[in-house]
Order: sequence, then C-alpha cells, then structure tokens
Amino acid sequence: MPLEIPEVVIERLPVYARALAALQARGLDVVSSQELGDQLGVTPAQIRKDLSYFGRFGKQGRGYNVNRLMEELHQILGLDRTWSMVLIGVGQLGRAILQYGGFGPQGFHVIEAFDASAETVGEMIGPLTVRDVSELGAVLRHRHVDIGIVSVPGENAQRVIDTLVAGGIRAILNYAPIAPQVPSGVHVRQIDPVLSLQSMTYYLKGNTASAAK
Amino acid sequence: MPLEIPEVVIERLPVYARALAALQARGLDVVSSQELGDQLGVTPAQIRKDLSYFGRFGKQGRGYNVNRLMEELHQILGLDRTWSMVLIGVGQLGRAILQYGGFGPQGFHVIEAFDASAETVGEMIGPLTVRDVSELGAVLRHRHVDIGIVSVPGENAQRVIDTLVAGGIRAILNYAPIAPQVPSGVHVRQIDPVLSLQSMTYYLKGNTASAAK
DNA sequence: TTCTGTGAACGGATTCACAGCA
DNA sequence: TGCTGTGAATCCGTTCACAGAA
Repeated sequence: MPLEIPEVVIERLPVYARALAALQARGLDVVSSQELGDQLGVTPAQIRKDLSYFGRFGKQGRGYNVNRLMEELHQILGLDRTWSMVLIGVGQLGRAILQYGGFGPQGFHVIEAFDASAETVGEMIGPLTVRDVSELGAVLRHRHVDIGIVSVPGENAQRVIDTLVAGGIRAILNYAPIAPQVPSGVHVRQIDPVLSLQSMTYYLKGNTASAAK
Repeated sequence: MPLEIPEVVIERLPVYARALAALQARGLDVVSSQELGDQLGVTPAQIRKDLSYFGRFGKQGRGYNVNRLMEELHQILGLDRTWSMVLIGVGQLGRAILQYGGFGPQGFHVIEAFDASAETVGEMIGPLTVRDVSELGAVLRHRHVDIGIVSVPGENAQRVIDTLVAGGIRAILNYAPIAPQVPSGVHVRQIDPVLSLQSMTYYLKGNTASAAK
C-alpha cells in the first residue's frame, strides 16, 4: 500500500466506514461489495478497487466481515483516536459549530476558540473561554492541535489560515467563502453551501435535466 | 454550447464568479486567465477551457472584461434571479441555517420551514412560522419552491427527501449524514463536515505529507 | 457457485502547445 | 507582443472481465 493513493479514494473511505457502522448497528456481519454499493450509489468494482489499495479484507465467495472492515478503515483513516481542533471566528456560524453535537462522538474536539472582537473575547461558550485571536500563534506553540476550523469573515480568513499554517497546522476545515492559498502538504476542506446552491441552479434553469450525482 | 458540459466545470463556475466579484469590488476591469488562476489555485488553461464551453468571452492579448464575464457567468448559472427554498428540520442545525446571513444576498430565500416535533411546530423564527412536516407535500403543490434544504436527523432524511422529490423538487442541499437515493434528474449537494475531517486525518497520520488540494 | 482482487481497457477531464487575433 | 480559444496529447480514475479462493 505504497505512495499515491488517489485523494478521491481517501474521501470515499469515511463514507464506507459510516455505512458499515449502520450495518453493524443492524447486526449484519457480512456484506458484499454489491450490497454496500447499492446502498451508497457506488459501483461494486469501485469499492473493491478502493479497498484493494490497502489490503485484502474480503473473502471470496462471501464478502467482507463488517466488524473487521470497519476496524481496518478506522485504522487507515486514524479514526481510532481523538483529534484536537481550534476554532477561529466565534460569530453566529462559529457558535453553531461549537454547539454542534456531531463532532465529539466521532472523536473530534474543539479545545480552544478564538475571536477578534473585544465583546466576544472572554465570553464562555460551553467549557471554552473565547481567547483573543492574537494569542493563536502562541497557543499553537504550547498545546497540541491537529486541525483548525476557520469561521471568520472572508476578509480575514487568509490571514488566519496563514497563522495556522505558520503554527504547524496541516489540516484546515474552512467555512469562509474564499479559496485559500496554502503550501503543499497542508490539507484544506471547504464547506461552502452557497457554492453548492449556485452550481445546482445551473441545472434548474433547464440547461439539462441531466443525471443527478 | 450543447449537451454534456462536465459537472466539475459547472461546479467551478461559481468559484470564478465569486473571484470576479472580488476583483470588481477592487475596481479592476480586465483580468487574464493567468491572474484569475493564480488567485484560485487553478491552471489558466483550465479556466480558458471551462469558459470556452459557453462562449468566447475574452479578448486576445488583453484578457477578460471583469464586468462582462461576471454577467455572463451569472446568466449561465441563473444567479441573475432569486430562488425559493424550503427547509426541513428546525433543530440546532436548522436554526443556524435559517439564521445564516449568507444566502439572502446571493438570492436564495427560505420561504417555509418545517419540523416534526410538536414543540417546534408553530414557533416563529424570524419571519417564518414553523409548519408541521406532514404539510410539506401540500405546500410544495401550492407554492413555487426551487430547492429543498434538509437538516433533519439521518434516520428521517431519506423520507424527507422522497417527499421533496415527489413534490417535484429537483435540487437538494442535504446536511444529513446519509448518502441519499434520488432519481436521476434530481441534484443533491452534500454538506458533511464530519466526512471532511475524517478524510483529512488520513494525511495527518503521516501516510503521506502529500500535496494539498 | 459466489464474490473478491486486479491487470487491462476505457473514458473523460486536464494540460499542452500553438494558431490566430488585438 | 500578449493572451485567448482549442484540437491533440496526456494523465488518471473508473469500469470491465476474469482468474482464483472459499
């Protein structure tokens, strides 16, 4: 399982892991690439090929053991541990993210929150006291942080991202509506519902009642 | 500009449009594919090729007129009008979406909100009174709705999506952590920060300090 | 027989490279 | 000279199809 696994493959693995968790919850213990594919709208060949980058997890004639495959995927993806995150930008959006209950159960924890506004700095949100964004660099030096979440206005996002990168952060979840510049080796995922809407309207205009994806 | 423009191309157009808006705000009136590409981390050739699907908007030796190109893109994408949306699922996440100020300025308006819980139904949120989700089908029949936003728990998401589709909705922004099944011709965009995080951790584990995207 | 793992074939998107216009 | 528009070449991910293990 050497170098050069396509990034698209990596992005599909968590989808598989989630589907397996659902099967596990239903008590299933074997699943074929066909069944998994039907559920996810992916071809069986793609699932088999994707998994084959990492090993031979299936049994010919039977399929994949659900528990086993789940464990393997968790290990591959690093989901068998917890990850610490900082959030920058405690506005409406940032608060919603902090309040969101979906990260914790998956092992993702926000351990510090930052904002630039004097009103917000010092405020307590859940267990966190909002710190001034000017302290971000220093905090990154002193605490172990894996991931940065950026929820500041677009105008400030690149600056914040530069600080994260300078502080050694190599994974960023960016909610700001910009295409950030980062050095290679730093991974960014963009959460941008407006862009999503704006690309769907193309099809609504009737340009093509084309296939869904 | 006939059939079969790749979907990836369509997804990049809003990115270009946004970058052009920024240039416009700065008073620039001409931009080359090179400059635009630098800003967005896209190759100039790709920008030219993408745009060439729709027409010849540039001037050789000069570049693209910012205003002109913006207008063209808006027309192509249907951003020169407003779009009406319904939201289903007025929990924490749904409230955050309703509160979010980023949709309106881009012409996207939530005109009805629905929930299943008796406590929430009837509540007023901004200008909207939350309706019972059982009325969703009827509302889709009586009001013009372009897009559905789904922010219900995963267990209920497929059912809600089926109702939207049955009601003629062809574009869905789905925040629920499932891979929905929709007939071809219905477009879905997934907003799923947990999946985004779970794919980045692969690289953090050191599998490859590979290039960022 | 069933379903995996995988090399080979395919298809489609990206990049190249250059002709042509301003 | 500078930069677009675009066929051709390339690259890369997906699908095919089948050998082989249970």
